[in-house]
Amino acid sequence: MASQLTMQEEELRRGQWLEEEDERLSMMVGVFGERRWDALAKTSGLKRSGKSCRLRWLNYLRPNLKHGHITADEERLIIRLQKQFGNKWSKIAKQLPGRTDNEIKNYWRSHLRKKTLIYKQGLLENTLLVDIVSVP
DNA sequence: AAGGGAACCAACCGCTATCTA
DNA sequence: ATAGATAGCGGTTGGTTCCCT
Repeated sequence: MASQLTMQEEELRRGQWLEEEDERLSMMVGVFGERRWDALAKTSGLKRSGKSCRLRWLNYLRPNLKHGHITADEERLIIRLQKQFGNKWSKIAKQLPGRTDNEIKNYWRSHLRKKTLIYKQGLLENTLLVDIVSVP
């Protein structure tokens, strides 16, 4: 909300993307492909860094992304893979079609990490962790 | 009812890896 | 071979929303 954005034309924008920025970015990716993000950003007229454009595309605009809630199956898979690989979010994301590394990382931090933390503090029974972690 | 902290999540940062000319 | 450009990764932050008491 706090937007009396009197930005100077040359400066890069930060923060949330506007719908019109998304549309322009999608159009530019159609022309450039998913690469050369700096060049794309510069010629697009968007006041965003190439890095920011890339992130926005990969995590939000890219086709075939699921945006809804993580399902129970997905949650179990995330827990299992995190246990197996550690915080290798990109590697984990490859096993979850339509999900991004960022989304999984966020999910882990906000929903799942506390479960193992609680376990480590000895406040959960072992059997409960087994239930959480090793569902087939 | 309100205000303060927790939770959530998109986006940013620093850094490394990989590519390309 | 190599330097600069580009892509990718994972930790972290900041703004908003959601509980609580």
